[in-house]
Amino acid sequence: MDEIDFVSIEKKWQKTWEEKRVFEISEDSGKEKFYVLEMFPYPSGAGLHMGHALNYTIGDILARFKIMKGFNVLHPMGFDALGLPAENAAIKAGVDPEKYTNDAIENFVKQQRALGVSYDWSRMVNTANSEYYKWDQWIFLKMLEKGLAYQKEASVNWCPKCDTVLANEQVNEGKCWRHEDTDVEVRKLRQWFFRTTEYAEELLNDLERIDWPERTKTMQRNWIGRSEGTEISFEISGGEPQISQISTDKVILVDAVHCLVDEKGNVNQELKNYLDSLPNRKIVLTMAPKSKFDLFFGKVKDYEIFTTEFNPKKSSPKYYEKVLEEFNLKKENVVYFEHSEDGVDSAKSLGIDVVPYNGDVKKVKEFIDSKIKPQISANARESGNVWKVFTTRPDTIFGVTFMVVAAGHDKLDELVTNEQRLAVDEYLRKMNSVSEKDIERREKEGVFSGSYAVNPANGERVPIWIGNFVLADYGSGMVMGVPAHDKRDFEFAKKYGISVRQVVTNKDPLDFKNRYTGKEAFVDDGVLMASKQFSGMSSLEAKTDITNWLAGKGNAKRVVNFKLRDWGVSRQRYWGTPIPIVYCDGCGAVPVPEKDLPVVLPKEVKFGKGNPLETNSEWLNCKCPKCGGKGRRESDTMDTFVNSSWYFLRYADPKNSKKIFDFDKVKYWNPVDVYIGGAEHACMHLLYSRFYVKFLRDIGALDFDEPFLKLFHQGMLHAEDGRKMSKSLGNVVEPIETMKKYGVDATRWFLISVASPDKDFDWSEKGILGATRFIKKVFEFYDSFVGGKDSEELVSKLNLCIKNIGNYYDSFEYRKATIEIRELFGELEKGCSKDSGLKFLKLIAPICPHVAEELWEKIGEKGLISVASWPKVDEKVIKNKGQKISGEGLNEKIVERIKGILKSDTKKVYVYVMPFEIGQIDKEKILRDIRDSKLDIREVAVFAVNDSTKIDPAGRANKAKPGMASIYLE
RNA sequence: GAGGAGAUGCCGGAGUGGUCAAACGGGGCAGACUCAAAAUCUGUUGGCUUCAGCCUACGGGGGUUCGAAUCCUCCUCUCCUCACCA
Repeated sequence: MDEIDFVSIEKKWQKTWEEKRVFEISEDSGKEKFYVLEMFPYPSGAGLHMGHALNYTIGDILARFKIMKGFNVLHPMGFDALGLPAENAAIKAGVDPEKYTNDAIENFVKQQRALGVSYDWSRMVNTANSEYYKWDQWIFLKMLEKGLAYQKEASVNWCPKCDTVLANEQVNEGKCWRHEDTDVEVRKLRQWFFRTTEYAEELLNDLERIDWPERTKTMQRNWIGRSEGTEISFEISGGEPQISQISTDKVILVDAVHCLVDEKGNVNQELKNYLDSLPNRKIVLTMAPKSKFDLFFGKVKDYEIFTTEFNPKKSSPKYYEKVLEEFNLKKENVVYFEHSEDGVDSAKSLGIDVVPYNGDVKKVKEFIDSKIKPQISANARESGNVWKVFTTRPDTIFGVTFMVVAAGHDKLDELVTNEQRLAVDEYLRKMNSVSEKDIERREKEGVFSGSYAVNPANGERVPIWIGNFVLADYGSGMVMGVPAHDKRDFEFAKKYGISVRQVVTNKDPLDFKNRYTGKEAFVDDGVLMASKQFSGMSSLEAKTDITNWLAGKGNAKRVVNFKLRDWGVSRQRYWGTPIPIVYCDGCGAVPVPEKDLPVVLPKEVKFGKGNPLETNSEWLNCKCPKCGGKGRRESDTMDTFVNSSWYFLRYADPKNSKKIFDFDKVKYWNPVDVYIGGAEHACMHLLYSRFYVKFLRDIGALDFDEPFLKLFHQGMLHAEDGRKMSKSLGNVVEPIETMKKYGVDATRWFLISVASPDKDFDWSEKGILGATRFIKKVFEFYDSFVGGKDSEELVSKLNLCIKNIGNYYDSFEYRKATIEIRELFGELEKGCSKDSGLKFLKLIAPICPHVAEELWEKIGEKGLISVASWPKVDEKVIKNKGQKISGEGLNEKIVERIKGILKSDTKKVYVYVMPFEIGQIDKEKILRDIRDSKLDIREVAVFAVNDSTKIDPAGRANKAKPGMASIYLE
């Protein structure tokens, strides 16, 4: 058998499709549209990699299938051509970025064409073309008009040697990627932002309406990060630190249970009243039976009761040590309450304060009062300086022992007192180095600001710290520290010796596992304690009640916060869309009028020091559009994600020079029905595009809410060794090579037949050989094709396949399609009619378009299979493989099987069948038939497997299957 | 830490209550062709076997059911994403 010349077959059909403009389409109101889109690539000099090939193949199969199903299919391709690599190539090799980009695009197109993808090339979009980015600028102006584009100071990575801003990817361990000896600095620059937060709520809610992978939607939800909580106002009072509140941390260790409750169960009311009167936190640690304490305290409210097992040998020093250790208590924080002599001695030997109890409550009071300093009620100065704080746990407000403000907060200086100035400055210097910022899981650090805040719930003054774990741009940039009930606060408080006050206890006091131990924060919801009138309330209730209570005093309100930040679009880079703004001394930042768009990137620029736009005075200097005076262009360009946020709209009308696009054309084609691309864009491109569409809708350019109705992520393709394909590992497989060696269709077949296309998989040389083998087999079969007759099985199988494979193509279950195609081909090989042969070709055409065309022609068909219609399913001829065997057949089968296993001494036969089959069984007939061969069979008993009265000595009933009775002989 | 996805025979990977010892591919083994190999084709590929069936199997334990790879429950392990968001 001669080698099949796949290369010339491919060329032949690619040329035909191009010449006949098979895939160039236009609006047709009589046809239902379908818009298939693959993410457009960044045209890198390296050309197509296998991941691209997979991406395009997945889209192409769907597009081709939809064409055959009679849809008017829009399947375009373009290039995300602005971006860093072109600029870097320019810096490194002195290549003109535009030339670099155009060469790369040319190479890409060549390779994409070679893959046989059904793109409408007449609609190609290139974002580096000023005819495209003109409309980026137009959108920018519209946003500006609506107040959705604005300027503010923001931090950037700055390399002093490059004299430019670096992208995050260009900073390695705090050093510049090009100057490894240079520390990158954090600088504040005035930058442009898009107000994505304006749409936060809608971006979140509309996720429910689109058919996207759940994990991607979850990622966006987390990214948007909506949380409901309370904003609480804290008054600031600077100046002198007052007596700290730390000493209320004392734990009263009660061992003498009968001090509290006597033998008869009478509560020592005097002592109880006293303990109840103690301020704030009161913890009673007991080693006595819980029941006695319940009597004493009634319901657990302001007390945290640590109970340990009753232990007769408890008075030994060792035992106390163990107890202290178990509850993570320091002996200096414990006041011990005891009556027995050895208990007192043991405690004293450990250096614990002991209250010897002999029935005199007065003495106890005096002693405890001397050890526990009463809470100093802070008299907040009416300074009028109020800071707001966001919290999702207003129920813990009584547990606030400090505040933390972000190191990068704008108004930080207002809090820093003269005494603390030096310490704070030193701390901030440390924080500002990027290397500090980059360290993973860096420790919580902070410094006291010198100021205090007044807790509106209890009037307490608490110190305000400056900390690195608080984000300046989330909430208000300040948090209330509740160390007992927040992990971070706890860590911070422990590090700096700030007091910890428990205000929430577990619901079940006997739950030893899940409660506040003092070793770590107790972050679960529970029951409030030491929280004034809210003590005893559940966290859930308290969240509402405390918020309402504070709101009533004008100190709080319910708010919703988002993690989502506004999108900073300024890039101090050359190869991007220029921001259409001119700065004028008199008029400030003036937008370039629409009629003057596009602001085109200058061609002649000098790379080397910083952003080349900044040193290009010819381009930079211009007239102020407002006053006509001296103006200076904005030298920052836009983030490249701006370009990709709306390109899918431009495909509908790619050459329009008057408008961003014709609204009616966009209305016809959009939204995108199926969008295919990598999962790595979940939170950037896919979110920005949704934002853009919502904005364009609001200015009347669109009439839909979401850009991509359905989203599909292809899996990652690894090298044969299971590792990532990379040049340095030398394991890269180039699609262009593979296509040459095995043919395009085999490559396409392989890519989608190894695994479900949404799963990761490894390249396999054996695998592609298998694909090639199959395609050759198909080719050879048709090569000598003479129509024959269809078997009943074939007709059934063929129609089932038409139905199933169609569904598979629709739902990206391509791997299953290849499996059924192989099975069907196995049937076909046994002989088939010409009609069936043609239908089979149609089934494989979306995956293997070149071979399908070639064989279609060879077999004598006119026209192109690419635009032929998908075969109709004849449901009637599909034999149901689950079809029930008729009563007749069932009985015969049973007889046959009984005969097969009959023994010479068999007297009785038990037959077990499925419950729904029992009615079809003819007992008499079975008996008659087996008697023919063996006369002394006396009885045949038939049971349904679920019959509870059945006789089944050998447990055979559970072996029965539909159509397959189980038999037991006796 | 939070969220998501998984665990099937030598391997990749179907299978979501009964015709499942488990599709399809790869690999292995045997045979055909050949001087021989590659390619191709045929058969076979859990164990025991009187080819009827029995036993052991779909990460591990427990459960539901006449019946579980498939449903419930607990456990173990793997992968991915975001991570100091108050």
